Amino acid sequence: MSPRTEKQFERIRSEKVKLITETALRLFAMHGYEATSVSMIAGEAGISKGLMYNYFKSKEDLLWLVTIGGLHQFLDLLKVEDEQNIKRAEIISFIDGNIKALKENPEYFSLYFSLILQPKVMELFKEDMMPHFEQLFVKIAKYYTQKGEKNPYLKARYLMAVFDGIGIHYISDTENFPLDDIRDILVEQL
Amino acid sequence: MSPRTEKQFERIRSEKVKLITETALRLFAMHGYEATSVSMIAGEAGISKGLMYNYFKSKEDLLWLVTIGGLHQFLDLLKVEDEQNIKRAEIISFIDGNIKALKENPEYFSLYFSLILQPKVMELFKEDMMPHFEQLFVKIAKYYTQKGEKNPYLKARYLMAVFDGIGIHYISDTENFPLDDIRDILVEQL
Amino acid sequence: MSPRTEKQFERIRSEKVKLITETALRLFAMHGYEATSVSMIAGEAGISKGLMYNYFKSKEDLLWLVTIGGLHQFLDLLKVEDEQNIKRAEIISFIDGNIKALKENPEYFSLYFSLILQPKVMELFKEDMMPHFEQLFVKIAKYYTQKGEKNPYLKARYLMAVFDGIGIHYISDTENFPLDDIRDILVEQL
Amino acid sequence: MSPRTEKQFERIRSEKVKLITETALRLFAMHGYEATSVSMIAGEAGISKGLMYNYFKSKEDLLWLVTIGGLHQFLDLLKVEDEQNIKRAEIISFIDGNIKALKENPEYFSLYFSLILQPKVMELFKEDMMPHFEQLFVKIAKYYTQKGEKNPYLKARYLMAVFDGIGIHYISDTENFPLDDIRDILVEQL
DNA sequence: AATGAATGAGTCTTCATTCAT
DNA sequence: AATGAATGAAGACTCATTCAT
Repeated sequence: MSPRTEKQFERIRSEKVKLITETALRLFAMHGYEATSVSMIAGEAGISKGLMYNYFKSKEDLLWLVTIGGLHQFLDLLKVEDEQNIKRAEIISFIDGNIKALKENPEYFSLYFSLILQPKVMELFKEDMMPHFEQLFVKIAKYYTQKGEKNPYLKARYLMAVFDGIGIHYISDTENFPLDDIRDILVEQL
Repeated sequence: MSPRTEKQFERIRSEKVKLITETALRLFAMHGYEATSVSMIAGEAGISKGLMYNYFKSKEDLLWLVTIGGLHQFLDLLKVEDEQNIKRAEIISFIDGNIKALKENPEYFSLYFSLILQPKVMELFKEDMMPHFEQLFVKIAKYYTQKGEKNPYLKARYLMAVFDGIGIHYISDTENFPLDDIRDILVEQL
Repeated sequence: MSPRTEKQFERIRSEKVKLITETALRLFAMHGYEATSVSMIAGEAGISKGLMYNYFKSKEDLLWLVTIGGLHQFLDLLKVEDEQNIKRAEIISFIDGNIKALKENPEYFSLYFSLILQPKVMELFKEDMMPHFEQLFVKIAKYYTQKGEKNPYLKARYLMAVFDGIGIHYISDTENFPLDDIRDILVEQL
Repeated sequence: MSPRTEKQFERIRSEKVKLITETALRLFAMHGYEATSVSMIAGEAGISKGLMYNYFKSKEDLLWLVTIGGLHQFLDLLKVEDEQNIKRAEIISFIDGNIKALKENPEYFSLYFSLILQPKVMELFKEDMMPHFEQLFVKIAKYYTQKGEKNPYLKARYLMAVFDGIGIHYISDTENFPLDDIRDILVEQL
């Protein structure tokens, strides 16, 4: 019998990685990183504990992949055509993109928020995340500047804080939170 | 040596409880609940591990006391004289009270936020906390109603979300966050 | 009831340390360091695995104590009164001291020899041990120099090698090895 | 492609076995038996983990082959023409043969010595090795007898112990150990 | 009220070995 | 002959909790 082909192995691997990261994300979000054991993830994913380490070199590595790996897809929703002339529509599109992401991946955001608040965990991630946030912040501030806002940096900070506040409340009470209406209030302020 | 009076015992107890809960809060906030061991708390508080269990029946019990116990002091900042006529100054005073609390106890809020975001933990605490939040929410909504706001409940939800957003950002970046200026933006919206 | 006194705790501790190190030495020597698990040591000593870590911060720490801790008592058997005039009797006394130690602690030497040959383990210890050996070597070389030996350093190296060879053979076949007679051959060469 | 002949298969097999045992020896000697994983050996040899088990039925089996298999080539260096008249040159040739082997295969000897010193391992190997050593010992004793030595068995034991001592010291400090000069001292004693 | 020795279940991780292909 | 995914047992270590004193 001939051995499995390269391609077969690759498919197995990518399917398993997906299975594991998705399971991990769900459990991390539900119980927190520390309270989620590797055994739990393995059990939930229906594989052996040992196999986990065929795909991730450590629990921390898995956390990194689940969080940072996932982060990038949300962070770059703010696309601007011309840095010198950031349009209102672009900011709105960024907001709506995020709201859509929030609706589609509440678990991810739940994890993200709970992690951001554990200082020791944050240490690990700060380095990776900060530049993205920085960039985002600068663009929004620039928008307010162009709009003639008196204190653009302050407004930008406020907007981002509000954003996270909304995220948290939506996550904490998904069924009742009037996300779309709140979104309108937010947009009015731009 | 005369035997200590009932009262002296009581004082020793309450002082120790205070010492322990304060130490625990600090460490929980710094390292997270799971990553903080009972030994660490005992060591930091300068007492023995065994003695801890004289005051708290379990680590979880301690967490409960630290969080819920602490919560009450912040939740009742919104004092209104006449429910039928809530004044703007009262809401502002509530906001300022919270901002003051945030500045004075960033650790507490850090712990509080990180807990509130873990669904499993939330389940445990929801029952206790919800009534307080409910009450708060109702009062603010009433204020907006009196003000003739078109959608008072929405505005109340928005305000509370913004509040938490600000809290999180302040905690995450205490040194740079312009808390007082942001407070002014918030007040303008009332 | 009053808590145990300082002294009582101290006695418990020192007895346990002795029990553990002696058990560990025996098992390390019998199976080698890597092949001896902490569970084995705990089981053999009749205590729980967890308790081991009350006394040693790691398995490696335990190894260190067992080996280096024990080493010092053997290394300093070569006492010389006057460095400028090392007497034959002093060297003989050193040899006899070592032979006595070998007879009384075959396990220790067994461990010592098996460790010295595991490069990765050795790395850990080289630093600590080398100075002692160096010192020993220098004294013996000096003795040969004073005796007018043509090549004192070579003779010193030879003597030390022979010494270890004898040690190994004695350990490997304790019952049959004619240690005392071999000792005489050695002494003749001085 | 014509099917490979029986002979070609045979050659592939024996080449692979050689590759694996040599790699294993190197790694066992470098890190110790326990600390060397089958994966490491496979990786270093450039073959898959699974294939290893095509050639060796277990890791222990591999160790056996590496040590005992390798031992035989060194043990029979003492060739004598006439048992009744063992010549000094023959003993010297044996010594030189061993010294040459030591220089060429320090790794092998390192592994060998570290194993021989673990009683549990020794038990396993004793049976196989003892006859060879016995034989060696008898010949050397006979030589000393013919030389008129008073205590030939003692001298033989001494010689063999010295031999191993030199081996160990050479292995432990290959760069600095004056092997050739020491060899001369040894020969003088014959 | 107070101590810290002691336990045992649980944590992350490694690894020899097996198996489907 | 060859691959590497998969397993399960074991390893070192941690920690909430109990207990004798």
